[in-house]
Amino acid sequence: MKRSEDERMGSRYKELHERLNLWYREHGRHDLPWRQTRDPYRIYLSEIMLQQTQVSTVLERFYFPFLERFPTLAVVAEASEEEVLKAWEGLGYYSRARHLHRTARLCNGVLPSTSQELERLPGIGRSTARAIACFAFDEAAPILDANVRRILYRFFRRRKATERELWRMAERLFDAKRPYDYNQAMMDLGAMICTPKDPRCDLCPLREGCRGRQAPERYPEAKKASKTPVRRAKILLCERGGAWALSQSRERFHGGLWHFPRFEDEVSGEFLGRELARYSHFALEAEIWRVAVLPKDYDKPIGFFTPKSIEELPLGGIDRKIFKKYFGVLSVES
DNA sequence: CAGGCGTGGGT
DNA sequence: TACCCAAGCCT
Repeated sequence: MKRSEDERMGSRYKELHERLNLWYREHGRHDLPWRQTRDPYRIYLSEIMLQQTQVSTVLERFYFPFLERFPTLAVVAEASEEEVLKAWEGLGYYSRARHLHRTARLCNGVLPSTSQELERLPGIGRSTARAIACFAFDEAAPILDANVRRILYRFFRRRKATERELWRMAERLFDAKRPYDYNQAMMDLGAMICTPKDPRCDLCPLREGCRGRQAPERYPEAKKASKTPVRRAKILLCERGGAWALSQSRERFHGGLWHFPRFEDEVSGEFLGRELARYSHFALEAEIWRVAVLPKDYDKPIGFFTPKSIEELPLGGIDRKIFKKYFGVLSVES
C-alpha cells in the first residue's frame, strides 16, 4: 500500500533520495556564492556563466568582477552590449553575453519567476530555465545538465539515449519533495563522485539503485573524436598616427568582439611571429605581421584605436594575447 | 538533428 | 603531447 502510493507520487526512490540528501548535506559545495543567495539575477548569472564552463573558472575570474560592474539586471539593461561583452572577455561562448544583454532589456531588469516564462528568453533553454526557477523560486522540476546526464546514463545503464528519454529519466529519479537540494546534490554528485573518469562508486549515495555501477565508464557510449580543421590567417598590425586598425565581428563567431584585421593572402610588411589558437570547432594558425597599410582587398570596416583605448575594447583570446605580447614595444616605438 | 559556438583545466 | 571535458543553447 505504501509502495503503490510512493509510485503514484513518483517517489519510488525514497530511500535513495534520503541517502543523496545526507551525502549532500555532508559533502555538498555549500560555499558556492550562488547557493548563498536567492537573488534571481545572481542565480541566473551563475547559470549562464557556468554553461559549458568549469566552476573554478567562473568563481575565480568572472563572477564577482561581473557583479561588481553589473550589480543588478537593470544595470545590465542600461549598459551597451559592448560593455557586457567586455566583462565577458576571456570567458568564451560570447552569445551568452549578447543574450544576457538582450534578456536584461526584454524583461526590463526583472526576471520572470516561472521556468515557462524564463525559457522564452534568449540564452535560457529548458534546463537553465528550470535551474533558475528552482534555485530562486523553489519550482519543483529536474534539470538536465552534463552532470545529471552522466548520472542518468549510468544509473539506468544506457549507452545511448535521446533528449526525450533523458528528460523522462530525469523526471523518474527526481525528488519532488526537495527540489533545490536534489538538483544541487545531483550536480555535486556528477562533479565529485560520478565523474567521467574514475568514478567513486564506493562513495556514491545512489550506488544501491545504480544499474551501471559494475562498469560505469561504459555509460554513456564514448564519443568519436572529431578532428578540428585548421585555418590559416595573417593578423595585421597597422598603425596610423599612434592608433591601430581593428574591426568588429558582425558574425556569430566572436560577434561584437573587436579583432586586428585578418587576411589570408600575401601581405608586405614585417613578419613578427606565429600564434596558435584553438577554438571550439577549428584551430587557427596565425602569422603576425606589421604592415604600413592594409591590403586593398581588406574590405571590412575598421576603426583606429590607441593602445590605451584598445584596453577597453572586448577582444577575443588571441587578439588580447597579441596585444599584450607585442604592443608595449610597438607603441613605444611609434 | 547535427553542427556552430571559446576557453582553460586535467590527464 | 593530444586528447577529453566542462551547470547548454541556437539554428
